[in-house]
Amino acid sequence: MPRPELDDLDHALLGLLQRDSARTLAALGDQVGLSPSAVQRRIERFRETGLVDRTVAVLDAKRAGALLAVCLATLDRESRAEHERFRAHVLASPHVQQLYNVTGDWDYVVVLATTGVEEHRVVADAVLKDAPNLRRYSTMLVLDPVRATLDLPTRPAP
Amino acid sequence: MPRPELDDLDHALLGLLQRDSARTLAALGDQVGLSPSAVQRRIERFRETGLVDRTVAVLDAKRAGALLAVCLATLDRESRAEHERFRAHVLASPHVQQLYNVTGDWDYVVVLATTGVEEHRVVADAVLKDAPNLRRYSTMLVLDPVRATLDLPTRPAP
DNA sequence: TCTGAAAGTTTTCATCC
DNA sequence: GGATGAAAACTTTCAGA
Repeated sequence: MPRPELDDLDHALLGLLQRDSARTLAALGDQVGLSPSAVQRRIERFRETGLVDRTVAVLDAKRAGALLAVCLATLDRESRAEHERFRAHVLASPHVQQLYNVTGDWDYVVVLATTGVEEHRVVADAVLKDAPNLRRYSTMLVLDPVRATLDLPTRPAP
Repeated sequence: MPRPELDDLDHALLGLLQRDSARTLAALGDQVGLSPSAVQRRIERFRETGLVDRTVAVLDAKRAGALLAVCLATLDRESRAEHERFRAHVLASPHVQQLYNVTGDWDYVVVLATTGVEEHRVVADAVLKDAPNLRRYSTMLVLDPVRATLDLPTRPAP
């Protein structure tokens, strides 16, 4: 899949879509100065190339009564196969909201989403304590999810 | 805003909407066993109560060429006002994708999204190095965003 | 009060310019 | 990139449980 060339209008549209994708093609067109059909064609290209992966509803964590936890984990052996084994184990849980392989003292950042402390215990034990090839891990409970988005910049800020 | 009572169908709908909100009301209705209008009314209630905060397009971080970084930060003074000052400073940057106040040795987890290492340097300096009342911070660059969602459970897993 | 069905309106999609 | 007609979806209204 070739990397699509993005112009100013594409960047503007991607910014709008990341903040609110429920707008109509006409409304988006008004914002960036394009006809609805032109907007539609660009969005379709975003999806075809995989740049836009999906469209989702974002719940309010507080109203949903959810408990988030940011966990840090380091593996014992560092081989490719061991990493794969660890990832497969962690990804098997639907409570794993985010999983990042990172640089530094820790190998992975794992964000867990549960319905409360009781469930967190059970899930954290299953996902991390029982994980294969784990050397050590640490858990930080989220007291306040001040901001939670998946927004990405598509070009350097001016 | 009173907490809405959610039944099994609501939980099912919320799960579907968090994974893919681009489906039609008819398709959603087929999945859970409701008419399109009934589905619509429930979704409208989700929005009115604020349980569903917004609908967004999720970009593929690799294809977007984005660089993520997970930073940990600890404040110097722990007063409410100092927390507010720190948060306001951090939230002012659009590159702050996520910000969590957490328990443990660190006060905050900050996820930064930039277009590459050059921009990351600039942004990390502006957001964290120059942050008011910061005692210390640490940065982990994301080598691989294995999973990135905002999915939340709405009820305990069986 | 909530659900389901039907009519009216808007949006989206495909084709052509 | 824009414009048009056709198809689909959404919104509103109303009747029934």
